Amino acid sequence: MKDVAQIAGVSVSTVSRVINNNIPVDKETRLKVEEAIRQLRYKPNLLAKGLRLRSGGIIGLVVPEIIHQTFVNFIHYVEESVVDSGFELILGNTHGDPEKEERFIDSLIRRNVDGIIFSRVSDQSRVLNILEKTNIPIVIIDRFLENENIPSIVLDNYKAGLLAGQHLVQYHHRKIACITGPLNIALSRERLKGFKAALSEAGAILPDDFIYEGDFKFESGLAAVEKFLSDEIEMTAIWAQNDMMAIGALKVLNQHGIQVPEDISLMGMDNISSSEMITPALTTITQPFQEMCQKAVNVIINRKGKKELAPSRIVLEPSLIIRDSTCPLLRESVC
Amino acid sequence: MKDVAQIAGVSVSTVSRVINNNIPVDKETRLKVEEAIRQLRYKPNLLAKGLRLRSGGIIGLVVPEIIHQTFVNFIHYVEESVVDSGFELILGNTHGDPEKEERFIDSLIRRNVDGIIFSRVSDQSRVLNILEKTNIPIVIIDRFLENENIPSIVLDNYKAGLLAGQHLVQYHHRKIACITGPLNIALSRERLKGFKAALSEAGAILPDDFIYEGDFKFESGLAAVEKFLSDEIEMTAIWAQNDMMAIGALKVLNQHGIQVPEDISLMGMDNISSSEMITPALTTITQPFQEMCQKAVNVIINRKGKKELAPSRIVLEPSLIIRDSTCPLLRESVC
DNA sequence: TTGTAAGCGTTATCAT
DNA sequence: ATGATAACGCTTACAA
Repeated sequence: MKDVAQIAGVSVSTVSRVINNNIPVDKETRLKVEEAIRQLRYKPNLLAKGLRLRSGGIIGLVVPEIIHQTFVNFIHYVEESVVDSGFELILGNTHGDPEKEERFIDSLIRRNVDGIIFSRVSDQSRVLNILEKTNIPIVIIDRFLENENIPSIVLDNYKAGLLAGQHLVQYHHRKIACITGPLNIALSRERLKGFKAALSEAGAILPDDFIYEGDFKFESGLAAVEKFLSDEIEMTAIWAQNDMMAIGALKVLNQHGIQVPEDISLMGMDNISSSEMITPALTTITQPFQEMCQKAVNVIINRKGKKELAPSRIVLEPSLIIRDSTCPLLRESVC
Repeated sequence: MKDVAQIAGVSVSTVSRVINNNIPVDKETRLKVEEAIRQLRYKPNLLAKGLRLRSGGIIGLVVPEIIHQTFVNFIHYVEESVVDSGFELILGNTHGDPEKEERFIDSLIRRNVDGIIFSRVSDQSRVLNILEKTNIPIVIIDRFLENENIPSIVLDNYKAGLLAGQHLVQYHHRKIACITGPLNIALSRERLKGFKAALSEAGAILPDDFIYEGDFKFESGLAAVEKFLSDEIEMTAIWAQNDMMAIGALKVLNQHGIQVPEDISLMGMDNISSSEMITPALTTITQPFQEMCQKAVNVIINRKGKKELAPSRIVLEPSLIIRDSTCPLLRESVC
């Protein structure tokens, strides 16, 4: 920068003004400076700028896992929004470990990040307390926090369950099994609640042995159906609370020669890419990932500078995608 | 830092020495300083450090795409290695656009990054030239560059083709179709070359109409089989150069009532997670992603500081995973 | 409109 | 072993 100033025959402050062009600079001097910049291939250093401005030009994204479609979606769309807003993205994988969470957050703070987006903070983590002391904008995505006054972006999971239930009920199913996520996670409970509501609205009930508590992984989809079958549960449809488990369920149904959707209708949730690639393509519930991520970044950018955080909870809507894995239940059981 | 020094009754330089503990400090002073640090909850600022040291503590990862299993693997394992080595990861998605590549690289440079890992630079990009002028360690992953003396980590794609071919040949297949990636990409050509070599070793040939040039996407798997079938190609096996296309192929085969593997054996490559979830589980070729990423980070760390880059090409080996989608071809055509 | 100079928070050199 | 100080490269009062 000094060199640029020298060559252009001006002072460094003028160079700075040209670069940031927030303060009026004479046209001619500007041209001289720009020429010098080109000539020297000068690139302003971002660390120096960040140090001075107390703003690193960086947004941190914290995920508990990377190889998992949901988080891949977050990474993808958050990166997009972050870059669109002129920042860069630092990515950290915590493996759900509070200690790693803390270490990562710590270094983000020390980098003067402009904001932090968390997806699924672990409950035991102290990071939120740590962060409340700083005034770094922060937003939680995809995770409902009871008592925190921290902005968050969540899906209406009750609605998701409702949509799933309504779809199956509308197809005349009454004996429906459900494979849930871990029930100590609020989102699984919400989905289940909505699902039950849809059934009971149609006069159907969901007995306990029609519910299998999975963990959102493929294997628990397998296990769920094994269990249903060995218990001789008579069901005409299954809803798995995510596609991964639905795909597991499908695998076991196939193995037992049970046709989907002819014998049993099956639906999932998330609309992961495999869900439309498998046969039959999966009926599913989709989440507005892109919108969630954009809002998350916006919350951060809007809150920048403002001392007081206006804690907000933005709730977004899921929607139904009907494909080939569900079909109306007929007397003749023909699709 | 000044505050810490004040409270501990020492100078800032001493505080610095305590923190970095590279230079001997009296035990007692050290304790005093550490106490002061705790008391003030002092966290050294990484931007200032990076500015001073010309080393941002950051490694950049450049990918052309995020929602794609291969790059998800890279992101996952690179993040892991980067963090293990005490750095942080900045992630940039270029969408294969040379201009975005350039912008991203530019800001990495301006952040004094300690290294850059590229997966699949676009050929037209000028970034490599730009980077050659700096002495930022850089390594290319998963992409063979002809004339560059830049370190790279690649898979032995010829070997991958060979393995695929040998497996099918060993199962007595002779009429085998192949769905390739874009043939303007070296890696697709290498795979094809290896594949052909395996076939011809067994006295089989691969006629041109048994080859379909895809683009590694699901849809091109669909299109390929449609083409084969409408051309009435008589094949007993298909190799798709990645799992995505194999899954597409499977879908169309299913739609036409063709059983895999009873009627046609099918194999893919990459070992993406869906490949073992679908029915039948896909026989595939797997890449040592974790090792590739670790090596990439190591190359960067080893090269740091050294002026002269020792251009290296590290070649890693693929391996075969036999699952349910391929079976030996028998006279009776029973599996 | 432009220049001067202080300061952002470190580390490294040089004395002591 | 420790302290004073310059420097890293930028922005921004303040002065001119």
